[in-house]
Amino acid sequence: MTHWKSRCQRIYSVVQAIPSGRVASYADVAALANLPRGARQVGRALRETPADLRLPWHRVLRADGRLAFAVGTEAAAEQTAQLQAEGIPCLRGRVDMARYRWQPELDELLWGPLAAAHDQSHPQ
DNA sequence: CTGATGACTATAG
DNA sequence: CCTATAGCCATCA
Repeated sequence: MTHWKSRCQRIYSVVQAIPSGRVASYADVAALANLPRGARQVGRALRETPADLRLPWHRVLRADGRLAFAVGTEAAAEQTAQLQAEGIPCLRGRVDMARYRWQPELDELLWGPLAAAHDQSHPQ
């Protein structure tokens, strides 16, 4: 089946999993939700997110780091504020993806269970 | 079925 | 930096 609703569930789960201080692109979220070419679907899902669900939608940006909303719009202002509130600089509607992009595997390596052993054998 | 529409993306110029 | 174009894919008139 894999209906729209279940896809939304997966999309929302992935977005919910983005750590504070990190961002992801629509394509990233789609890939992690098992929707390889579903970037547009991610956008649609976020657009239709129920209000009671408190989703960190502001951590989802375009692939090049620009906001999905035009600078000057209320949504862009809110998104910018939320990002900066968690330490992510957003200038001219843009975020440095190279620096703030969420990379689950890398995070696991650096901060996960393996990190301790890795740190011991590899200080600094 | 067809064409239009998006909180998208990659590539060119 | 920008715009233009062509893919993309679910949904809707």
